[in-house]
Parts: sequence; structure tokens; C-alpha cells
Amino acid sequence: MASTKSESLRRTVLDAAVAISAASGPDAISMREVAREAGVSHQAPYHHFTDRSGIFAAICEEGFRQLSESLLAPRPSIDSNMCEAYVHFALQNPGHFRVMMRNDLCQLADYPSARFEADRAFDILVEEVKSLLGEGADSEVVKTQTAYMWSVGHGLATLLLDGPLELKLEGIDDMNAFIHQVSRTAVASIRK
Amino acid sequence: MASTKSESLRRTVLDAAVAISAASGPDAISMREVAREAGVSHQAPYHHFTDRSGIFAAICEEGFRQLSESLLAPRPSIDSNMCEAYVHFALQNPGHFRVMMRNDLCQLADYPSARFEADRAFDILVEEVKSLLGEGADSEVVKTQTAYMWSVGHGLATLLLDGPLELKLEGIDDMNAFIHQVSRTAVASIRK
DNA sequence: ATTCATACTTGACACTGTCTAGTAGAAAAC
DNA sequence: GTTTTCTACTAGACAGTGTCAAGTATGAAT
Repeated sequence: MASTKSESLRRTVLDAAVAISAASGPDAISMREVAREAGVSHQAPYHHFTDRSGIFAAICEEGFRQLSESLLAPRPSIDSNMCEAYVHFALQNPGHFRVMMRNDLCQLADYPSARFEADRAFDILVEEVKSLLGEGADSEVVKTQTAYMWSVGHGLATLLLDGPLELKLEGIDDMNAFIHQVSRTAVASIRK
Repeated sequence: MASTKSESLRRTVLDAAVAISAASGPDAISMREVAREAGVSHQAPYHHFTDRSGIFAAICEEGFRQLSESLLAPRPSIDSNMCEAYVHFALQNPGHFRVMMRNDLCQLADYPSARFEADRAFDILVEEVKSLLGEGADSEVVKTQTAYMWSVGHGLATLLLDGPLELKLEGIDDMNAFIHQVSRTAVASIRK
């Protein structure tokens, strides 16, 4: 059994990193700042993460696992789709999401367990597209439509979170309704 | 008339920054590195840019101007659309694009001339959506569909450039054809 | 001839990631 | 029951960073 104290430091460091990412973006995550926030020496985090990108990888792993859960969770309404769930996950977990979608921060290829969780989330999306297209769908079409659906969700999420879209669409009264509309447009064009 | 030498340093610094962004991402852009690359002291760039984010703002301004040109340029084929043009711009100008879409790097609100160019590019997109929807389109619908089209282009571009999509879709033979297919799906669902 | 702005250089400061070398304490081996 | 080993740290150093402050060479304006 691992020491309780050490495991709690790992958790504390991770939480601090996610909070910083949510508040100021992943670039603001610093080894020394998370150590300071955890009340330990500047080298303590290195015992739980190989280096700075190790923290990013851990955030990815956790984030993709949570994303999978969100995508599989029961939808709030009958015409709410997976694209919408993706966008809401991003907006509700900005600290994780910003890190997950920056593969310059964490090279998933180097972190098998993080990669595994990312693959799992992607597979859930592929299955959804397959079920929308029906049984006998061509594999090329599945590929194209999967990329398409991910692009809509991902594009909308990143533009709302960090992009200049917010500036241009400041006149939106009901953000949830807006996301719902865009998501519906996307899924409708697949179903056809 | 401004001194030739100084103007050329500004240009040199900007080119170096864009090259670094294309090769290693915007975070790898450092004041001292671009100065080194330009063969000047580490403080020389400060005479042309207020600080590091000033360089990002300059890259944004230039990038959005070039994006507008690309969006308005004659299309290579009759069924090539603006979404496709957007993705191709991103893939052909990764150094600029990566900076343009990270508003944690450059706060457009603080740099009016960069903001102007960004607005202009966005307006071009809005006009395209209006012309796809026809004359009497409701302004709410225009807003939704503009966000939708930008999301597809932006999502596909960022996923291909820096996201994990590349990993999952490694079996794509003809990338241009793939981008064409996804873009067609997007615009087709607007036209309707 | 003097003033003044431009386009730099040099030096310093606080901050960063990370390498190296320790150390307190608990468990295991003998 | 002493010694060894492992875990989870601490402490110090180094090269790198952005940027503030101060100095300098050069050319134009007065």
C-alpha cells in the first residue's frame, strides 16, 4: 500500500495544476508554483512526476477518462447529442480540456496510460457516428464523419473557451441554447 | 521615412518568431532566441515590440490579413468552399495560425490594429454564410451558422495541426481529399 | 555647436525547469 | 538489534527566461 501522505501530495499537486490551468491556462502551470501551493519544497513534485510534461500527461489521463464518462452519461434531453456533451465537458472542465487538446504540452505517444484513455474516448465517438450512419456504413465515410463531428465539437469548444469567437458573438443571450443549435446542425447532417 | 535598418530588424525578428512557432509552437518563441537569431543584443527587439505579447500581436495582425486574402482568393475548383480555404490556410501557415488562435498569448482587445484584421476576416466569413443562406435569413440563424462553419474549419485545422486527430486518422491516403469531404459536409448542411 | 530622438548594448533582477546531493524515517534483511 | 535499503522528501546550484534601468553611438534638427 502506498503511503497516504505521498498519494495526497500527488493529488494536491494535480489539483493545483488543474486550477491554475483553468484560471490562467496551461502555460501558467509551473513546477515551483504547484509545489508552493502544496506547501512543499520545489523538488517534491518530481517524486510523483518525471518532469513538467509528466503533470500534463496525468491531467490528460484523468481528463480523457472523465470525458469518456461524460460522453456515455445519460443525456439531459432526447435531442441532446454527443457533440453537445463534448462542448459542455470542455466548458465545465477548462483546466483539463486545455491541456488535453495541446499535444505540444503532452506527447501522448510517450505516456501509454494517457494514450489509452484518449483512444477510449475517441472510440466512443466513432461508435456514435457508426450508429448514426447505420449498419452498412463504408469505413471511409465513418472516418470522414467522425472527423467532422469531432471538428464541430472541438472547434466550438476551443473557440468558446480560448478563441476569438466569444468576442464576436457577445450578443448571445442563452449560451446553452446556442450550443444546442450548433450541435443539432452537425448531427443532423450526419444522420442524413 | 523610417530607417531601413530598423525596419529590417523588425521584419527579421518577426520572421524568426513565425519560424519558431511553425517548428516548435508559440511557446518556444523567446525574446532572447529571436534576438540571437537576428544577431542583435537580447534587448534590441524591445525597441520594435513592447514586450513578448507585442510580437504575438504583430503575428496576429499579419496572419489575419493573410487569412482574409486566402478566404477571398479565387477557389481552385467550383465546389471548393471557404471552410476548405480556412483549413488550407492553417496548414500552410502553421506559424501564424497557432498564434492567431491562442488568445491567451495575444489579447486582441489590447491591440486595435490586430483586432481590426481579425474582425475583417470574421466579417468575410459572415458574408459567406449570409450568401449561402440567401437574402431573408434571420440574424440569429446567421449567427448560429457562422459559428458552426467556423467551428468545423477551426476544429479540423487545430486537430490536424496540433491535436490528437492525426494519430487516430493515420490511415488517410489523400489529406486534401479528406479535407474537401469534411468541408463539403459542413457547407452542404448550411446551404439547405 | 548643441540638442534630441532613434536604435541600439550592457548589466542586473527575479523567476523558471531540472540536475545533483543530501537527509529523516520506516521497513527489511541478516 | 544492528545494518542496509527504500521512500519521500529538502537544499543548493546552474543555465535559461522576460524585462527594468542605464548607458552609448549615430544622425537629424535647431
